[in-house]
Amino acid sequence: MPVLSSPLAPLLRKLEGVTALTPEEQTALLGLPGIIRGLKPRQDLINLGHQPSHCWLVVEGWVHRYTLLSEGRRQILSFHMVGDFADLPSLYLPDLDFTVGTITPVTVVGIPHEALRRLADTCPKIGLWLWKDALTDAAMARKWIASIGRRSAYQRLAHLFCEFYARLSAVGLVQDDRYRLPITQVDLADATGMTSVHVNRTLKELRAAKLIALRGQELTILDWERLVKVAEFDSGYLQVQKVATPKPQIDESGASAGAYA
Amino acid sequence: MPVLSSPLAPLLRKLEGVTALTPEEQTALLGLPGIIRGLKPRQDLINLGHQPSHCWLVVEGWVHRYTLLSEGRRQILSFHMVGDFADLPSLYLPDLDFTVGTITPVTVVGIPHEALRRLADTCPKIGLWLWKDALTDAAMARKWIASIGRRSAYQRLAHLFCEFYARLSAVGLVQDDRYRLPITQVDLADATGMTSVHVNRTLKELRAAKLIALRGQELTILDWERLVKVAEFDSGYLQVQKVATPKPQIDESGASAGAYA
DNA sequence: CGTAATTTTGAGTCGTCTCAACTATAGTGG
DNA sequence: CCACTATAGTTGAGACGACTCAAAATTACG
Repeated sequence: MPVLSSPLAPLLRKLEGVTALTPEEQTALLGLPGIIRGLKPRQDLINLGHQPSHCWLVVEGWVHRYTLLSEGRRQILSFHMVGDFADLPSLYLPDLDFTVGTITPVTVVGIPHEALRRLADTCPKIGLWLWKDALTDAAMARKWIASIGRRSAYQRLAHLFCEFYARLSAVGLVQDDRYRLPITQVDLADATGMTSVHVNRTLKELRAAKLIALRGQELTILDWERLVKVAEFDSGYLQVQKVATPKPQIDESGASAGAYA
Repeated sequence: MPVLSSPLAPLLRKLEGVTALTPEEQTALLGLPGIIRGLKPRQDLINLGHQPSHCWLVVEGWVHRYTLLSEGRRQILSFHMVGDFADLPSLYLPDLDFTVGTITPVTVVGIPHEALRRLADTCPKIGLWLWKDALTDAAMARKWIASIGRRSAYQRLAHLFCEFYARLSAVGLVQDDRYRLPITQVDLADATGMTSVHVNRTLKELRAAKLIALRGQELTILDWERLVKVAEFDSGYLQVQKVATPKPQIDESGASAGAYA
């Protein structure tokens, strides 16, 4: 299965979750040129203001977008995992309004803008999907605005965990209502507009309420129904269908295929 | 000048601020079918969850996107004025994650999705511009996240006034560092994630600091430099070039042209 | 096994909220 | 045109959520 061992496999899989692709379209997609990069945790991938020439697709690990304000204040703007473009806006906007950094060790593929644009033009289905992906990204940002603006700390964290659950489900990264949450409480704080101290206390409340369990980097949803209610979560905006059962693991550790270095 | 009296004139003007259009492209754009609607203040234009078949372009007045949470909490997600699409996401996303409502009396043009999509496909320049518009919209949302998440109430309002200034400048709605701000303090509160009471007190501080003047619905920037510094505002993300001098008013009150009812 | 990073807890403070009243402004009909 | 009413803005006082500072406990890591 050389196709599935391509670094673009996550992209293909995500796309096929939404539309069926013809063999030609699949080939075109997997034929995209690109460079693979491995990054250590807590490294910047793209710097603010830079004019990237590639779009970076996350193949493995977590990355996040953030901005820095004065006095060391940081605001995380989004998290991205397998199959997400970290900087799709760069495809059509000259300069970025955020920085992209890794959370965990990460594998990304850089796809040249021209190649991606050409594919979008050539293959309407993929062009349309890119549009949708960008718009979904914006919808998530809106949810964050509502969260930070009008939800309590308790609700905010609940909502974030719901979002993670839904998104990770869609890429098969949830098993038995449990997923790996590789971010620190400082990250949670900078994502939700709170203090790490207060995140800590609020997590304690969420645990006490038996909504979640969180040990090490493993988060377990103990009561999805109630968590959703607390968070006022509605997954509609994510444009994903929940993948309930974990997928059998596909070996991707083999040699990469195609034009990859 | 029948072209400028078309309800699509604001769109054309906005587009031409970014790229030069050939006469054919201009004709294609102004030839878009559409329905004009006039709305009273505080009316909903598109309801959450609905599946609109048109994209609504603001011709005159202010509209806003918002969501409602439990207990009557409201979060405003964005404001839109002349030349903005209020619901561009609906063009490619089946259902909307927000409600669009008017602030002032408003004139909008509804452009059928098929027609707009066809134009985007036919005319790459316009297709590209739509992309950019959607991405800029998302960039604004990110700025709001950073604002609400990490800026003080004082900074948040300052930032919002900077954003309005830059955006209204670009469409010629700023004169002598002064613009019409037709929103209430409750709106400001729901946009910035605060309370109208606290908005009131913070406005007082901004006035006391001689950064702005705000009487009735007219906002005057008294010290742009300092306001920008306070807000940590950087207009880059808006993708607009500041229009310093007010444009001569173009008469648009005449009969509408083209396929409009 | 030692060191750094992260999480957890305590105590006091501050920003923002709540509740409540009062004032000003704008719109409406007699 | 003015009284009437609704809406928006302003102010006060007390309460609460979230912050700050600081230190201890725990976990991860080389």
